Amino acid sequence: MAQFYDTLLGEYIKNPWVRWIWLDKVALREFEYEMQSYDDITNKKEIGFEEVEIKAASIYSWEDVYMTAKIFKKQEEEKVTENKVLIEIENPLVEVLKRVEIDGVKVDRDRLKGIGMLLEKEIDVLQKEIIHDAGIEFNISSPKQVGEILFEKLWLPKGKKTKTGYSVSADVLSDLAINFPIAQKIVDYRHYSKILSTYINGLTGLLDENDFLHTSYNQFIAATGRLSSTNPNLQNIPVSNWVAWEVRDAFISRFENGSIIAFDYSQVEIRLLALMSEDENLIHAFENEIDIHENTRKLIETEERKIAKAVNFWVIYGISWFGLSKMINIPVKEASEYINKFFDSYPKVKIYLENIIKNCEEKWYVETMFGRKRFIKWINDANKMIKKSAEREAINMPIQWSSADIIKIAMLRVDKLIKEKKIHSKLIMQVHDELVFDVFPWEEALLKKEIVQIMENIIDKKVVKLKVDIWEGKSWKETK
DNA sequence: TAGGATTGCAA
DNA sequence: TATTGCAATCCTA
Repeated sequence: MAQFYDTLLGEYIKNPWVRWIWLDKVALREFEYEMQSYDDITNKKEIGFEEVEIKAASIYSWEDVYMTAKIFKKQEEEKVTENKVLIEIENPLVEVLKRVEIDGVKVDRDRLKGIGMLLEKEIDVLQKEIIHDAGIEFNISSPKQVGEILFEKLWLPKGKKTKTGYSVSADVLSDLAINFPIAQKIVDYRHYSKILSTYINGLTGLLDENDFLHTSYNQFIAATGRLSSTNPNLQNIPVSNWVAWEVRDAFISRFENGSIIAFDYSQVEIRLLALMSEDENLIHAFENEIDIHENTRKLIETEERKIAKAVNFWVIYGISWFGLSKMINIPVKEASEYINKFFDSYPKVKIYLENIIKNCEEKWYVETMFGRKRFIKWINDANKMIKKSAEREAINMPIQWSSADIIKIAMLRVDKLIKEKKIHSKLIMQVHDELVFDVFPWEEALLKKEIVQIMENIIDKKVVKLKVDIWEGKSWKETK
């Protein structure tokens, strides 16, 4: 008997793509029972539960417990309670995530403040210049007004359109920036504003009294098995420019003389593809530590690494040819030629993918290496476009879900290690293929050895080894 | 005030 | 016809 079981996660295992798996929705769907909302029992007054009238409160509480029990019974009948992934991964992970959330991440509040002041100055200067260049006062944060100014007052050449008017995204503006400095200034203004509002003010507002951030990890949101993070979202902290670096530099150790160490799975999805397809050329590249994008670049006969990278990712993300061609700015025909060359280069990948689709057409579902199933009801659709999209989903699913499971298992084992060896260092973040630790002085060497050992050995197949890169420093800044 | 639309940040 | 997320901001309903 399991110690801990979560019916919500049970519903997620059944239907990871269904958004409505909250208790009241499931009660309605499965038992046609309409549960009372909190608004119902408070008559929409903003009061605490202790102030709710006792009878209403008891019925409300009874519903929660009773419906949960009913759902549990149903899951027992459906054998969801025997689902390996649920019992061995998702349920135990709850406890680990709880620990990570409560422990939090230490942030240098003054550092954030400093960057904020710097940004405010930059924004102020840019704002004045933009208004001056435009010759009229307007709100630069309003896409609508920016569009009107650029295309109806200054008559800049029009680019893409959106549902409601002109697109003024960074894409469009960057094209204009070559000839019109105001466009570049708006791009910069937006960039700095974004960092200031979301990452400086946003994060500062969520710091606790000891300057720690406590995110919430959501285990049942993403249709790909990944975690997501809210309040704040710690999985989209900027990384790729100087301002971003400054923000990451504010993520520091809670320990005196402590450090931050990040462990990154290196190209985990392509490695999984190699592993699952058993393609000799792909395996050979990994075995000999040949740069995989470089390998593909040579094989598909292009000069551009960018194209090779996109083609490699094509499989992982399930992008359409059209999407690929747009991503790297080449004609669809050319994109499809590259994909053909990709398949010629890695023949077993082609066979593997064809088999996934064939299997899915027969069984209506795909399965991952850890036994998760996903039903794909459009896989035999008569509409070609819908079928193609279903096929991409089928191809993509085993890779994405397996990689999500691998890091979840790693987290469970890391947690066990930390408890068993009474390690002071803490797991503080999970960013999809990366685990970040706040490391207690003198534990660096032990931790590096043990964590890499754990992460690289989640799966015992020997054809391709998982590889983990280590980054360490005084802050999160040095970890990329 | 709620929610859609746009934009942009990550893997 | 473009993978998965979250959030700030503007703006209409």
